[in-house]
Amino acid sequence: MATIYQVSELAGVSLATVSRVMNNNARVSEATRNKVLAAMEQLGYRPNSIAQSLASNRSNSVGILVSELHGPFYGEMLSGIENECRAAGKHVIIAAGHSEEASEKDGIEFLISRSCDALILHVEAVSDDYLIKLASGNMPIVLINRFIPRLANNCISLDNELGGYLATKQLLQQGHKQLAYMAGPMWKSDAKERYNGHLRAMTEHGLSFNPALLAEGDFQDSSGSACMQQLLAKGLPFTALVCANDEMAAGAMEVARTHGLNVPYDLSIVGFDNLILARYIYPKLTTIDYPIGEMGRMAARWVLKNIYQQQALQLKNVFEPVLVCRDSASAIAAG
Amino acid sequence: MATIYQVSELAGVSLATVSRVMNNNARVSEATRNKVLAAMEQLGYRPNSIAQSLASNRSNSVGILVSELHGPFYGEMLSGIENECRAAGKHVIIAAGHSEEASEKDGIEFLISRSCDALILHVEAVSDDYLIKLASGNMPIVLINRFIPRLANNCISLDNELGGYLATKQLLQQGHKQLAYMAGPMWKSDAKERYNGHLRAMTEHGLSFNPALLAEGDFQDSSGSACMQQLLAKGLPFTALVCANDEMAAGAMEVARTHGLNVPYDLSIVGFDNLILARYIYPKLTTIDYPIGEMGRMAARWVLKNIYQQQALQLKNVFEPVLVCRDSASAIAAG
DNA sequence: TAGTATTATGTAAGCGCTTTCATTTATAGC
DNA sequence: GCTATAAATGAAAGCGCTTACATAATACTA
Repeated sequence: MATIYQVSELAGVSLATVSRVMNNNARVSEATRNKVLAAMEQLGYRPNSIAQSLASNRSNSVGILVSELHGPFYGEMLSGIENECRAAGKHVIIAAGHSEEASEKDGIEFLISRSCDALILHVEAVSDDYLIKLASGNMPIVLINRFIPRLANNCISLDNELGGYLATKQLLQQGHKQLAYMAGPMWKSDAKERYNGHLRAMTEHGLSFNPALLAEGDFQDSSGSACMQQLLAKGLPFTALVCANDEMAAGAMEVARTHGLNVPYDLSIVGFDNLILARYIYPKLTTIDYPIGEMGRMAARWVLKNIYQQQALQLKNVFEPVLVCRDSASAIAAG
Repeated sequence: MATIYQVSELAGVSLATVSRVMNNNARVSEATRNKVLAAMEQLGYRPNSIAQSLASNRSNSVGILVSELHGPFYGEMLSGIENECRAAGKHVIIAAGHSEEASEKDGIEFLISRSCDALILHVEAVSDDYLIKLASGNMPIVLINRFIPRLANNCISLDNELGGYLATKQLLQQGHKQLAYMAGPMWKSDAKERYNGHLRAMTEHGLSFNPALLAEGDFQDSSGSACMQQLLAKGLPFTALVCANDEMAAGAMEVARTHGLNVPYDLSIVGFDNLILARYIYPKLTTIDYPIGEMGRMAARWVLKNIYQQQALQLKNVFEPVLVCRDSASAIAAG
């Protein structure tokens, strides 16, 4: 690989000048610039970004920590971030935190040691305090899918409460009166908020929520099945089910089917997230769209604006989910 | 951030000694080592990996290029690679190539400029010649999901032909005699190979393939629908359909349903890839498992063995797909 | 116990860039 | 034509490490 030194020699200028034309951050005469560019071209020169980072203490790369690299959710998010960054000439360095505290911290330290210019974090296991402390250091961070009041400006989050509300309201407007709710793990704030939205919609429609029709799962497909079994076993009537996410909805739907229930005629189901699978399961799932790709882009824009001085960008911290109507929820059957 | 210099000062030793205990690559007396470790601990020292990379020309990180960051396929692959690398203390730097030649080349150059120790590439648009040339340089590469004879040792691939064969054979053994085939884009080697496997199975069972029952799609779900329409429109009878991937199978299944065909009773369908969605669509898809996560791990192991001297590892270059029986294919109805 | 082989540590020269500061060259003003 | 100012370039000191190579300390041999 050619170095800047060889370029400078071939072009007959100093190192500093070559650096200037590369970075375009100081005046260089047109003639010299052309000589340098020609030399670069001729040598197939590519700056060594490691050396650039070391010397400039900037790396033009943003670190991303996600829980997992697989799964529809993170994929969309990463993709959103990467697209936005690449368009701005920034690169991404990705680490996985596996939802474990030690692993998340380790990932963060790795990204820091890699001289990232900023971090976009999707962390679950690490405490608010840790993040607040981290944010007070000199590595800029933006949190995705997590809201910490003291770090409000650094958070890109979804209005989960509204999502829960919308899902429920749709069913109520379709005439359902007996609704069951399948929650995510209540210690997770998003699960709790979605549930709160559900309650608000119920109250608003003058319905009281029957605690016997609440089941708490863990956001996994299998727990959707298990919860559905439980709900069915109680023998209480319900014509609609709102699930705190799509995967549980898929699990629930399968159990419903094996119990001879026809979705949506016997039972309407609405999910949350609008994962790819929502379009594949049968009947297609009515759900709440979680614009995670868009949120990823926004996190990237936050970095571009705040770290890379792209002032013009408009930011938005809280996203509003929207209802996606498909086939799994319908007006209640007459009679 | 503390630097090695501060550590050396606090420990009362030279830079070199600190470096030695960090890298554990030269003898240091037990006493000194402890002093150094204590100093590191006290300062919360973390080596700056950028500086390490620059000085050592090794980065302890492997570069990965995938077509996209989203989608079930790449997620599994990335996850497999990351797990294996992390366990060995290596890190991953990920770039997306978006299946475009310029973008793939750009991604590769970025990874090189980041001083990766090796590259794991999932590239589609770039030519064999480019890769052969790249491989002859001094950046080690391993290709995933692509087989180039001259680079056979650097390729981790799947026996697609066998997969096509197995999918078809399953149907034949279930008594089907009239099979349609929905292919991927034939210019892609995997699409072609899968199709060849199909033909082999047909021949082996003494059946001749009817070209009218072949449709060529583009591996997308929508083209699965379109192809299914075409096949149905011809009015030729067929009781089974083998699809070159799951997404097309999903599209096809949907069209079959709207045409009043009951899968699997009226029509058996088998897919290829065993994506997550295969478990979610209804009926659950019988398909060929593509162990992409495992192949990702293997690519990582290739790097660990060949670049990081972990001699003990066993490598495997070609993976054999296996049939996963679910509900979308069944024995042909009597009569 | 001198002489040699080992082991432990230090010195200093880079790695390929960026960036400050000094210097040279061009442009303008009178 | 001569100074005052601005524009273009160069020289050189790092960035935080690794790694020859040199040196000092210790252990072994006869």
